[in-house]
Amino acid sequence: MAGLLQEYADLISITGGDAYKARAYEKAARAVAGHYQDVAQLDAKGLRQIPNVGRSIADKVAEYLASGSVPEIEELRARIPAGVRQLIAIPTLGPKKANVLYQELGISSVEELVDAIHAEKLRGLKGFGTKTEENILHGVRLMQSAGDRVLINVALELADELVEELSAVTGCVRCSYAGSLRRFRETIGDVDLLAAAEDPEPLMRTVTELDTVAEVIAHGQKKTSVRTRSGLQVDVRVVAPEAWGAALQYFTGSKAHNIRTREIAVHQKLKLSEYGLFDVDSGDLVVSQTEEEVYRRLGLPWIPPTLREDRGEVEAAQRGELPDLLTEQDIKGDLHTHTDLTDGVSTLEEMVEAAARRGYSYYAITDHAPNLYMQRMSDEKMLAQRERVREMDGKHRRMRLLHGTELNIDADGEVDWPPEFLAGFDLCVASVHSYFTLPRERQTRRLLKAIENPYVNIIGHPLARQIGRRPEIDVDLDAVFEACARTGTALEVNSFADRLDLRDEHIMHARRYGVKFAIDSDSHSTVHLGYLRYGVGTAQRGWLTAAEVINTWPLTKLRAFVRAKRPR
DNA sequence: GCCGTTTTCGGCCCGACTGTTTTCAGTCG
Repeated sequence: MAGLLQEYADLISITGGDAYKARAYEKAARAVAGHYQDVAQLDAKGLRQIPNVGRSIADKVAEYLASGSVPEIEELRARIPAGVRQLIAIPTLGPKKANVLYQELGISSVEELVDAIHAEKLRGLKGFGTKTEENILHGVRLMQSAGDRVLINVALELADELVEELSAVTGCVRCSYAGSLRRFRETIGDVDLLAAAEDPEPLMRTVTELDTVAEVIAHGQKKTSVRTRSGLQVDVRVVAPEAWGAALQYFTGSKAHNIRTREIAVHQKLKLSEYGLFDVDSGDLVVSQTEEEVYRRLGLPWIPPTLREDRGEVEAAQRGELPDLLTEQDIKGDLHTHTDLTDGVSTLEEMVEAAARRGYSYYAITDHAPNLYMQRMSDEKMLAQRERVREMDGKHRRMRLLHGTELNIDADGEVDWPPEFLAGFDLCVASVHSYFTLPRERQTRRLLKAIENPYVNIIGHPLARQIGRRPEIDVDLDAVFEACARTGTALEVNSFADRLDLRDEHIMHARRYGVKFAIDSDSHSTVHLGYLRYGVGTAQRGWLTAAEVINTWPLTKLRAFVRAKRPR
């Protein structure tokens, strides 16, 4: 539903419609996406209860739910090819330029645009210079660096649904996702599902009949590949129940990890395949039922999927030195969240309620500070929010509330408020929201300045990337990690699926300096609180243990961490 | 198109940067 509203907003912008109308649809899209109820279960009246959804949008949503289409949207779709809308996904290219390209040159796909630039067809077009061409080509390269891969949340939500549907099929003994999804890679090329059944036929047939299937790529007895309507490929493999462990190990990968484990097998005169671990001489099956058995027979402890990248996990396993990875259950609270006081869509009360339901023992509200001008924060508003937080604190017996803020690191590393004001917060996150392209030396100096600030406890989304849209900022990572370890400043693992920042390699790098981390959701809505699973997955890929993550600590220890950095 | 009221219209996120332009439009956060 949110996607449809956003599409309509884009189409309004591209066709030069009322900018405020477009913005109204964008706001509604965000509100719907972040709404705590299942929108499909609401009638027009219920829909109007959602903030920023009025009569007109509620009616359109209701109509869509009833009939599957909305005439106004269909009309704009007929005028603007879908490819034109893809153009505005290119960084630096917005609706106005996209419309010029379509109207003047008939360009309606990213591919056509790139061709047109190379053929110099944009020359002489008003508002398009050589630098614009360069920027567009650079933007396209950025987008394509993610390839045809999708963000992990998109793949995982689909996989969860499919696993549920397939598990219900008669004869299905087990079903699970495998592949890069099970390893929690940040982007996913295709969804690999594994099922166990004596008779694979009902499962294979069901796969081809799923609602979401747009195309059947391959359909066999043991394996079926389909493409969903959203364009994602799903491979489903069925094995006999007794081969479950070996198959899951095989299909989880990574390829490099599997090569290592098969080598180990070979050295022991064994052969490892998706059907089991076999004795080479006799051909007899040794083990196959569980992953644990397979690893154990190879002389290894079970290796968590998030480590299976051949990045030292096999050696660590052989030495008995695998890290005791943190899990979502270790997280005692979220330390970076927003409310509708700034750009969130849920109220303070809703956020706190939702956090309490997750069983947290503490929870920090960290709305944006004033220097991010679009958020219109003020000292008064922040202090008034603090009053409310203090009043609410204690109403949830098992969850304490912390009042913090997300500061804005300016080009010189300064933050929004003077020390006297910062001292009033329970903790502060500080993040880069601008000046992404400073030269390395200045970028590093800027970040170090913020890290040295005695009131900055967490650096939020430290490298400020957005997957497929914006590259990481260029900084001296060693200098940053050293400073964080020395000053007692945590680095965030931001759990938003298009950020996942720090990412796995940098986490591995940083922890060698003894850096502490905070795994936060950066929630702008109650539904975002659950995104924490992506941050936890990323943290596991970075080999993090609970001891290194400040929001697994008891509150007293967390408070001591904040206090230790502040002047006495 | 939504919202709030100084209610049935008028304001809506503000500022900066970039590139293309001669004074500003488009894009972004």
